[in-house]
Amino acid sequence: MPATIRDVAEKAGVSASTVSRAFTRPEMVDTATRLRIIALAESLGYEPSSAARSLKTGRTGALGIIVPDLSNPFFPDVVRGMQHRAREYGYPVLLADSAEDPSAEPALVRTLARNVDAIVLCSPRMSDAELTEAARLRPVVLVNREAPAGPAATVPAVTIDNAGGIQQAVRHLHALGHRRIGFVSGTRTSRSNEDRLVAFTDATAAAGLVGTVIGSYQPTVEGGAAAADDALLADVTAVVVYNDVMAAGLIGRLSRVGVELPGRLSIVGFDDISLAALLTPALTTVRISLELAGAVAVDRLHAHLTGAGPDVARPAPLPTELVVRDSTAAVSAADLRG
Amino acid sequence: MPATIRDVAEKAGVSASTVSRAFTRPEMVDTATRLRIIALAESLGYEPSSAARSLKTGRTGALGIIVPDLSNPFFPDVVRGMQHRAREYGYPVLLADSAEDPSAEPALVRTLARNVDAIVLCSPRMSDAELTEAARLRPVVLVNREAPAGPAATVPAVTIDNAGGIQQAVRHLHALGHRRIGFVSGTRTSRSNEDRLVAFTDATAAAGLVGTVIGSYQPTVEGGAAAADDALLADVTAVVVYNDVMAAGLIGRLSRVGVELPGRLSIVGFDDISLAALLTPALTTVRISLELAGAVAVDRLHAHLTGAGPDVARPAPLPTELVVRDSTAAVSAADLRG
DNA sequence: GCCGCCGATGCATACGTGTGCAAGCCAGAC
DNA sequence: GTCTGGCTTGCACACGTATGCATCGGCGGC
Repeated sequence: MPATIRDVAEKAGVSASTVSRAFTRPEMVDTATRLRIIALAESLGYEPSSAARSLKTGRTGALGIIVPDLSNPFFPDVVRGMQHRAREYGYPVLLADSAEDPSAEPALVRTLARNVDAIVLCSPRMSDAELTEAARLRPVVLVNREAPAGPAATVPAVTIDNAGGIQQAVRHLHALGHRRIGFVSGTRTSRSNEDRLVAFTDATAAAGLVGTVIGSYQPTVEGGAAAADDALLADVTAVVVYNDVMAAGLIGRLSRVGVELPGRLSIVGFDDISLAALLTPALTTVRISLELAGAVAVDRLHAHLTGAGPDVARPAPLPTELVVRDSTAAVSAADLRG
Repeated sequence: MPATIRDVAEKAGVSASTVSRAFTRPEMVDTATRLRIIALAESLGYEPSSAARSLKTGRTGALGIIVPDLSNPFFPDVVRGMQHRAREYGYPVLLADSAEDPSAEPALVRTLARNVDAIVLCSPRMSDAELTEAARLRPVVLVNREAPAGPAATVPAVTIDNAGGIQQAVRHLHALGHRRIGFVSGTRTSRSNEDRLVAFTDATAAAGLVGTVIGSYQPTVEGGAAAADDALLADVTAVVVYNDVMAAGLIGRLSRVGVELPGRLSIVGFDDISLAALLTPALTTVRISLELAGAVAVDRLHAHLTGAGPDVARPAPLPTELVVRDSTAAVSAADLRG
């Protein structure tokens, strides 16, 4: 029913090969005939069959992304950024959600690999070994996870300037007069948590502040709520929280029990998920453009697939930006004296 | 490099046709040989080429979904539910985000249609005419939008029991002693807004309450914030808000200006997006299982594609459930007297 | 004027699968 | 014994495209 390459060829008085080349090897065909062909194709509503093309070339022309959990507001933004950039390049996007099940991820990779040319792995929970295995299957770009440290392991990654973001947060609190600051830590096995924690320790030390690490908790709303008591008992006037989801849990718990915010405790989050601005008080946080991360991941895959670009394994991390809202305030006079 | 159907056939001592049928027409091939074939295929790591299969059959074996904006927490949940159910059936899922641009949707449909067998349109902004056009291209199921009213228009839809949800909300407020209740309306052109509004009017009237429609506003955080003043000036002690996103904006604005919640005003939302539990006060709202909506949409498409099922155009709407949190309270004594 | 080269095009084939048709085989009925 | 019919399998071909190779025409250099 739909027009084929032969229909166009016949109408144009050329062979099917020429029509094919007019689209895939434009420089090989005479400009006049090429223009005639594409005009004719347009009028016939011809579009190349991706199935036939895939069969012949072995490529699908599509990209895939695997995320742990779409319910976590972190990931939809990445997917969104990826999808928009992919559309610019003409790649369809296949999506898979692993439901936070690390054991499901390798299977998803294998399934997805058969339908896409390259894969974005967003915060993958799988092991380093499974990761390199996945990268052997298809070109892979990581988002929000470092590449495995092994020798042959050069899985490219889109990273975030965690240190820079933490520095801005600490500097902001310092400027507001806070001198004893806590860091509410997520899971200690998480690489980005460690990055932020180390940056926090360094930044507070460099500024001559007292930096206290509080706990480690699950990087969830519940984990943040669980940190509330420890945060109050720690001798601090402000905390930097590993991420916004935890910060939301922390704020929720504190305000429910009547703790005055930000008077009693200033709070800074990380990620600037859409929820951050809607909390009460609205969360001061470090913004990272998750959409940009998704878009950059597509750029790198596209460069890899087309053979263009230097394909450096570790380019500059994505910049961060402190967004000041209502959850941080100048330290109170009482606290200043204490 | 990957094993083909011929490799399996040769090893098994049968023809390629038999191997093909062993997978797609199991009842046509002798049980013993079929078992031998699938065991052999397993050991060879053979998996049928979806490209070749698509080329031959015209089907892709994949499903697509188009959403207006992944940043709106409503949609990731639908996508998630769809993705999980689709995986059970073995369908890959292609995702497209229209960035709230109604004019982009038809183009996305056309692009997607070439890569999938059927499409889920989630809250599509396109016109009825474009909708029927899309349904002509591929089997379509709507989520959160009614089918066009025309004669030949039988686009199946997964609908939500808006009326039932509103009734529960009004009943809850009534039980708490509220007698003058407002409905903060979204865009009047939205079908689901109208459904909820009408249900609100009916429910309040049936209960002998005073129901007041407040405004209409954009169904966004900003729209909800914009409704704050009107909600305070309206002579009501409680409001039902069109959806949670608006309710979040309303709560944010009210608490920022120091209005006591829920003391001064009880608030009920709709949708139970993940954000709802994290607001201060935590939002009482009508839960609809968005994941279920996505899953049911897949069920219906699968039934349509496999020719099974009665394929009724309008089955029972999805049930709703009131989730009571902290944004509703018994009406105050002062208000009772007034 | 001839040779060789280059740019443009056609021919043929292969990618891996599904499926209509025919053939073979076997059982049961006459 | 023969015929009919069902079950199982093989043969051949087509799906729509990309691409190596051959062809052809034109043009510059000797």
